Parts: sequence; structure tokens; C-alpha cells
Amino acid sequence: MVRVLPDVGAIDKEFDYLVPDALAGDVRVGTMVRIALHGRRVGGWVTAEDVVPAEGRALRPLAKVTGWGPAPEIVELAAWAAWRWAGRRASLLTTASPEQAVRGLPPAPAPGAVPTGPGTGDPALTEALEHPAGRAVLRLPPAHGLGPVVLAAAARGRVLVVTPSAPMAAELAIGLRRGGISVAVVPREWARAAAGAQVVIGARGAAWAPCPGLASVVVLDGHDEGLQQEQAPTWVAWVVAGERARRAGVPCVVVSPCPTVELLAWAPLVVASRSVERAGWAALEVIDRRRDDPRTGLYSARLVDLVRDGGRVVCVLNRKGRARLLVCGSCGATARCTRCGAAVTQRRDGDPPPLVCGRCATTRPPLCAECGSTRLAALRLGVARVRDELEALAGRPVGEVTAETGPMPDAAVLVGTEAVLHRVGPVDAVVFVDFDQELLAPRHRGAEEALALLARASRLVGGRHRHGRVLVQTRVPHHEVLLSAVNADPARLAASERGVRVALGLPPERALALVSGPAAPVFVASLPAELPAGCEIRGSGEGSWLLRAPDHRVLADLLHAAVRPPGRLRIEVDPARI
DNA sequence: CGGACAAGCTGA
DNA sequence: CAGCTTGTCCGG
Repeated sequence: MVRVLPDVGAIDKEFDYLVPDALAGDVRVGTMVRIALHGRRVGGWVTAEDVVPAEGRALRPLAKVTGWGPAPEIVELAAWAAWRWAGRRASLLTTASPEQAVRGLPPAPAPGAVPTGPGTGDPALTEALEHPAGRAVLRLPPAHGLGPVVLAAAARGRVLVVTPSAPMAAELAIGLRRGGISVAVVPREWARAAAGAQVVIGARGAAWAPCPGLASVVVLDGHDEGLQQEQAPTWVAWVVAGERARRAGVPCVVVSPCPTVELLAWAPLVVASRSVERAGWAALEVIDRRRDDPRTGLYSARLVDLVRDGGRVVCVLNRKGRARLLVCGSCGATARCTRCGAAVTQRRDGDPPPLVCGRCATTRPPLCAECGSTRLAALRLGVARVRDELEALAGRPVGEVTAETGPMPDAAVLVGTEAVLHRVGPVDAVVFVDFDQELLAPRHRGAEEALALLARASRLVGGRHRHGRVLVQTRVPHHEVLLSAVNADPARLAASERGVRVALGLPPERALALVSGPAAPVFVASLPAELPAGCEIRGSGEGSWLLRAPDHRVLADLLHAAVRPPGRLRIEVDPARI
């Protein structure tokens, strides 16, 4: 007799079934089965074997064995993650399972010729993998090759590699295969991974992929938002990978050019040598636009030079979710929150209408914080015009790229939203036309996301040795993000960011959950009136509540104790936006 | 989720 | 009061 968790959205409950003798050999914890439930057939996973029969209940037999599913330790990991992110096990087990039924495994691939011996391993990676803490964050600059890092890990045994995107995983896999290593790219090659490939690689779902005989786990670009699942449960791949490695007793290394404060709180930091780090960040030119007219000064002389004869140039313009910025008419400074540094907007009510921070809601009188002037002007980019104007300035064709546009235009100069950075190959220069939208984004991870953009740009143009250029136009030229990138020193931003998080009670200082949806009021009302020490709940007034706890354990236990009412309820633990 | 069944609403 | 909609419950 086995216990089965049905793959049905609203059911987070297990049911017991008899195993027909004919199927007995194919059934273990994790196996995907079909069961008769309430008059219909649904899929599910075996979650326990040898269940003691309950009294007085006629059990139905399993209808069918669908095929291989996640290994027993992954089923346990899913239970842990369901607790950690207040989600359903079924949604996590789906991620951990093959997309198509796997009836049998292919023969185990030969590991291939993994170069071993002295001189083959990246010394920084070796130090990270052998860190006594069992886990480490390895800071390697953007242009540092990741192929050799994976190779060095593969030399120590079977390795699970998690990347923020599928194309990145595919590209690394091609390089590894060329080197003769056996690779399984998940989710497509789930069965090959289960059969025992030397490297199992994929996007965030790879944190759940099969990898028998796992020797180490490597997460690449650990700062990237792509490692977090957008829909609830909002699990984060490096957290899952770390927990999996801990349970398996193997090391986990998270590699990133710009580790977030959350990563730095999670594991000890290992850094490459200063010269390696400097060489791996592109030269960054900061163009101070404070003296330019906010309405006309979109194109600095340096920008015009670059698009005229800068080879392949990509111009990034953030036109989506573009908030209006206020600029001082006297000194050119951008209006920012005096408490947290995010961009402020002007309210319509009040006399005079006050400035309000989009991040921490602090309000202040409408004066320039730099020079005291009352002349604050709204700055809006004429985005639709930018492509045309650049084409006129450059004297050569300019193509437009966004997430929605079709094939890549055949032009040496491209203008696009951030999506363009994910779609182009190597280029000679990247220009951020108006970086202040990024620098001052009223999101709690805004500054880190801005540095991540500069890191991505650095990778596209190659490191300092390739003479690629990254150009940033800004009215906040001394922002920590820019200083960090200019100096190839991400620790700088991490230090200041750490202070902001402590002051505002944000992660990693505190653990957060955002509760929303029609059922949210009932759910919130069912929380104990006397919250555990250090916890608080704040309503937004728009049907969502922010729950704050000293750490994830307290937060998860609290969410677990509340009554989950019927109806739609979204619980976002570690929300990307608050 | 989706079927079963109960409780409410409507119109001749 | 049949016939239908809407709500609540529960599954092995």
C-alpha cells in the first residue's frame, strides 16, 4: 500500500492506494502514477511506501504507473520547499518531474574525458568548493568564462549546474560536449540526467533535476532574478540548490559578478584576485548629465561619437514601467528620497504638493535636496523619437529591439529595452541612455538590479582586454552602483545596500511575505492576534498585506499555522516587489 | 480540480 | 414546486 499526492491544484492532501502485484516492482517514492479519485482519473506522485492500512476502508488500486519521477530525497526537498515558500508540494514536484512520461532510463552515459590533475581547476572555484562551511559565494567578474568553472567542478564528480536562463544553459552545454563531457540539459534530457550524466545543467528548474551520485552543485549568476520563480510558490533556485546540497552532504557554490546582500548573508564569500576582477569588468564611462537641459539633452557628445563609429552598439532605453523623474531646474540633481535614496514623485494634493518616496513612502516638501531650489521639472523621455533621432545622429541605420519585436534587425546600432541585452551577441559598446530610471527604481532590489545590468553589459562587450565600452548617462554620477562598476568592486554597493536593508527592515535582515488575492482578508484574520516576537503585519489598503518576520523559519511556521481558506490566495515569500 | 448534493431563486 | 443556478464539501 502506498500514499499518493494527487497532481490537482487545489488538493494538498495524500490518499492511500493498493499496489497491484503486477506493478509492485515499478513503484517507489517519487514514482508518477494515475489514480482514481472521486470518480475521475488524475495523476500523482507516490510519497510513501509500505503504508500501514487504516481500519475499515476499502482501498482502490493504483490505476497505472505513468513512469519515473523525482528521487525520494527530491520528494522530501519538495516538502521542505512547500513549507519554506508556503506553497503546494504538487507544483514543486511538477518542476522536479519529466515533462513527458519516462518509462525507462537510457544506458548510463560514459562520463567523458574530464581533465583532472594539477592546473586544471580554477583556483578560486577550488577554494569555494572546499570551503569548510560547505557552501560559498564565489565572486567572479562578468567577463570571466563560466565554462572552465563548470569544467573544474565536473572534474570532482557529477555536478548539477543551475543557470538563470535556458539559453545560457544550452550554450554552456555545447561547450562542455565539445570537450567530450557527458551532459544532460534539463528539462528536455531528464531521463539522461537520471541515468547519470557527468553534468546536469538547466535553468532554475535544474535545482530539482535528477543527479544520482551528486558530488557538487554550482549556481551561475546567483544575483539574477531569473533564478526566482515568478508564480507562487516563489522559490529561489540557489536557496533550493543550497538546501539540496546540504542534505546530500556536498558543497554548493553560487557564482556571481555582483552577489546580492541576500547571497552574502547566506554563505561565506570567496573572491578572485584583484587583477582578475578588474580585468573582467568593462571600462565604464559615466556621463554626467546634470548640466544639460532636461528636455533636450538626451544625447551627449560622447554618445553621438559612439553611435557614429563605435562598431556594434547597443543602446538601452527603459521605456516600460517608466516612472517620471523629477529634476532640479537649478542644479540638475534628480529628486531622491532623503531617507532611502529612491526616486520621489510629486503628489497632486497639498499646498505645496509634497514629494513622496515610491519605496519607503517618506514625504517631504517639494524642494531640491541638493540646492534648496523649488524649481523641480518632470523629466520624460520622448522614447518613440529616440530611434529616429539616433539614426539621424549616427548617419547609419538603427534597429529597434524589445521583448515583443520579431527577428533581430540587421543593423550595427540597436535601440531597445533591457530585453535587448538578453538578445544580442557580443557587441563593442553598450549605452544606457537614461540610467537613472534603473538607479533610482523604487524597488527594494533596484540598486542591485542596476549593477546586474552593468555586469550584463560588461559581459556583452567583454572585459577590459577587449576594449569594449559601457557608457552610462546619468544625473546621479556618484551613485554607489556606478562607483562599484567603475572600480570593479561590487563590495562597495553591497556595503551600502546592507545598511539600507537594515534601516528599512528588508531582506536579508528580515524575512517578508506578501499576501494577496480575494481570500487574503480571511487568511490574514486567521493569524494569531499575538504575533511571534519580531513579527509584524501591515496592510497596504489595496487588498494585500506584508508580513515581516525575523527569519524564514518563523515566517514559514507562521504562514503554516494560519488557516488557508477556500478561494484564490497568493502568498509570495521573498517578494520581488513590495 | 470537478462531481455531488443542498440550499436558494424564478416563473407558470 | 420543477428546473435551474450558486455554494460548499470532499476525495482513499
